[in-house]
Amino acid sequence: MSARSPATPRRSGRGEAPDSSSTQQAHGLADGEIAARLLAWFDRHGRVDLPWQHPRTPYRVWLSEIMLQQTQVSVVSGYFERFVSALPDLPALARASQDEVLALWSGLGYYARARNLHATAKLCVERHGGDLPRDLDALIALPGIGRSTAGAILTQAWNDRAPILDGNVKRVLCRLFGIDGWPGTPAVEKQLWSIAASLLPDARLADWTQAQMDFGATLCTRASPACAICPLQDACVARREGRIAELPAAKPGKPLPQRETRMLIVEDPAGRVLLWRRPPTGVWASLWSLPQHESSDEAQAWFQRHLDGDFASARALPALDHGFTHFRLRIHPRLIAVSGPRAAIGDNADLRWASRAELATIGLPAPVRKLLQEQTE
DNA sequence: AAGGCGGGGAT
DNA sequence: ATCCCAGCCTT
Repeated sequence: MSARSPATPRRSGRGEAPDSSSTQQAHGLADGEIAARLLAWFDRHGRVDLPWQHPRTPYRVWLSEIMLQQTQVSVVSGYFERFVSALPDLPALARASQDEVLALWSGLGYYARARNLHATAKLCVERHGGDLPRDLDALIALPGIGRSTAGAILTQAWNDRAPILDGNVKRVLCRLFGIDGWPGTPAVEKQLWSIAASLLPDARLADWTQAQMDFGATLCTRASPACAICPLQDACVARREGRIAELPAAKPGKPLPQRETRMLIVEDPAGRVLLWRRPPTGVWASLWSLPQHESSDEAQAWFQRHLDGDFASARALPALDHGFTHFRLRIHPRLIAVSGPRAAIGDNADLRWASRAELATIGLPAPVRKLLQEQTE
């Protein structure tokens, strides 16, 4: 095996990222605490029965990592089993014809991955005695292996210490540290790499890599993260600032017109919610909805005109996106409790209180219903 | 810095 | 329909 010294922790604690110190402090946890919590979570909820984990050899780790580039676990599993049955080790892959390799890959997409896989197997036979090199730069020098895949191989195959930065890690770090900007830009990516390096624990590196991916894939998911049961909820900047829906920032594209609005969830002591009837024209015409305003100032003025309570006590909830055919609407909801209704509301045909049970029978816009349901949970 | 590469899952 | 996925390589 060509190689370098195994698994000696280079340094403990602080990362190698002078330019990201400000964001690294934002989460408010001590060094090592994030990894400790995620590893504890992994011990209870991590995925431990994936096909490439039994047995976990360098060849199987490498093959799985290549197949998993831009491809979900549920899709890869079947292909992986078929592939390793036909070509059970690296020399067998090196000996195979390109046609056979491509046939085993057929349907997986991104066929350059298969050609590079085959080329790398041959190179490993030539250069590295038929094994994958246990060295970051030597791995990256092989076709189809970038920095993240190299890190995943080193950690999973040998428990060596190296960071990864896949889609899961990017999403988790952007939320946890409140990082703005599309993660695809070099500047953001550089910052994420430095944070990923700074979070590395000193042991259990294979578990650490798997823990991050499992956490991103099953808990801190793109569309509906399970923040309520997240082991990092108290430290998450996006959670604290109500920006879960906004982070990570989406790839800039041909933008549909984007509109923003604010909605108030006003709750009385009995748990009833204040509804507002929308005008008879325009979107959601005549549907019952939530009090809605263009700006925070407008919302505050409306609140003070209609209700008794402290507007400053309103809590920002995560923004909610809703798509129409011709524009995209981002709703910024706020939750506020009031001591009781003012008499005037009873006389207002466009305002009413509704209990949670009544809501099921009232025509509400889909995002509003979703919002109120989530709020109840 | 941007585009190409594929097919499928989730919403 | 749209976005994204255990990214990497070329231009």
